[in-house]
Amino acid sequence: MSVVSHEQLLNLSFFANLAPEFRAQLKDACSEVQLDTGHVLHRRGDEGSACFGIISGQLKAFAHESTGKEMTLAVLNPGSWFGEISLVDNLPRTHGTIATQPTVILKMPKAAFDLAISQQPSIAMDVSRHLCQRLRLAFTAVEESVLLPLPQRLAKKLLYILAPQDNQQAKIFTQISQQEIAQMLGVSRQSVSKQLTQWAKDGILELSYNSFAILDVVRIQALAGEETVPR
Amino acid sequence: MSVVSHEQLLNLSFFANLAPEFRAQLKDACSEVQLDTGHVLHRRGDEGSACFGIISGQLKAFAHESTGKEMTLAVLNPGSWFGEISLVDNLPRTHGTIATQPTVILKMPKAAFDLAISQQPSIAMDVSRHLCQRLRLAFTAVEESVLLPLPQRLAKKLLYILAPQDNQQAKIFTQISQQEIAQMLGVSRQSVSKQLTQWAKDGILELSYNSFAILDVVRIQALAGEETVPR
DNA sequence: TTGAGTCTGTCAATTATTGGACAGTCTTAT
DNA sequence: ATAAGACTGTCCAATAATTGACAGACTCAA
Repeated sequence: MSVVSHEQLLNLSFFANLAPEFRAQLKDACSEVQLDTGHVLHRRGDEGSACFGIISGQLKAFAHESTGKEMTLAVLNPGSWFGEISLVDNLPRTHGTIATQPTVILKMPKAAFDLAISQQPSIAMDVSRHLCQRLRLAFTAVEESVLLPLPQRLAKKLLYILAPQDNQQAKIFTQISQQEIAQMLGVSRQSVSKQLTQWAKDGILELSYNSFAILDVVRIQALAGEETVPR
Repeated sequence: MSVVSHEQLLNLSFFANLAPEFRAQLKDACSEVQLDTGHVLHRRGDEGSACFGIISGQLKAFAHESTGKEMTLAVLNPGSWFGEISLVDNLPRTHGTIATQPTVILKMPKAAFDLAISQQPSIAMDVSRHLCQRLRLAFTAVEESVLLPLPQRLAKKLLYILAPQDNQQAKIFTQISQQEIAQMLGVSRQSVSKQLTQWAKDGILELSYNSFAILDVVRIQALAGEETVPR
């Protein structure tokens, strides 16, 4: 799912069940926006005047700390919608988002979002379901960060990073830096490097510049342990 | 807010805007349930067949780990509703809940919840707002646990624990064990004890058996630092 | 092709946190 | 009144994780 059309996007997540007569109108209210790598779409605390669907490219949601430490909350790929929380509760953005590649998004203004829901109130239930999915992920993150040791969290994250891959190749490579992985977990790069190279020595992983591959999925799954919050 | 009536409860959170003609019916579908201290209302993974509002007493939401480590996700007081996530997405319970005191709850069966929403679909939007509130709290928890050092998280938690107090007494006492605080943060009891006694020596807190009081709110606020996710 | 910038592996020193242990204090139920 | 159980402060040894540093490998653009 490397590029998604406007139509596909509007069929995903909260507007999957929108009636056709409202859909055209909604589509017209949306506009395409191009983002260069490194472009900050919005920051924590900004007013939320729209939500966004990703057509191509990638963004990540991040949080700063006063100390300068930064954390990556989520990596957002084509087909996902985000930014709807502020539209629902009219409060400021919870996170910043930044394009990690040249990216094209579909921007849905708050007015269009609100109109669609008032036209077909059943959509609000789909929004709720979407929010529940987020909540379960957030709960997982809270517990894992607190209850699980780093190696286990790291194993889970590697599996998570590779999960969105559509085709199971013999070897599943992914382009990502160890720095990036460390920021997702909120730990130091060195800690990640140490564990990954250990696993590489054990023959579980293969590491190279800016990428890794899992050689022994079963062993990584064992290291990751079971699910925490049910999904 | 130590005891809440059925009527008050149904006026809170997601059903605040429910039309009177549906309200009576909803109320009739609910039933009161008494829980002894230590009673487990449900566990993670259970099917979710109802949601609950607290009339009096207290429950806490918890998560286990295979290692035996346990974490307290939230403390639920009279007036709050919980357990609605499984009703919205039809997936298993995300957490267990247990009564920490003799407690009375109002049980709303899934059928009644679903009926109310189908009768007045605009309620779904109120559910969404409720879920957003949860999400913001969950985001805060994720970030704080990862980005902030223990003393700062502890300071925040102390303020949070005392926040629900209605009246600002000269001294605000709260009944809670250090073990309990430790489990909320996911750290060891000893670490909490060490920091608290240090603050007590500094004249910021007053500690006694099973309770604490903040003597110098301003200093604790300074130690806690700023907000993370906007609310 | 060269240089700037990024990514990786590694090390040592330091700090934070855990977990076990234990004595003393407090509470509650019998 | 007493015993059982819970809570607290403290100490110590062991472990985990951070920070700073640096050299070598890799990439990309000028």
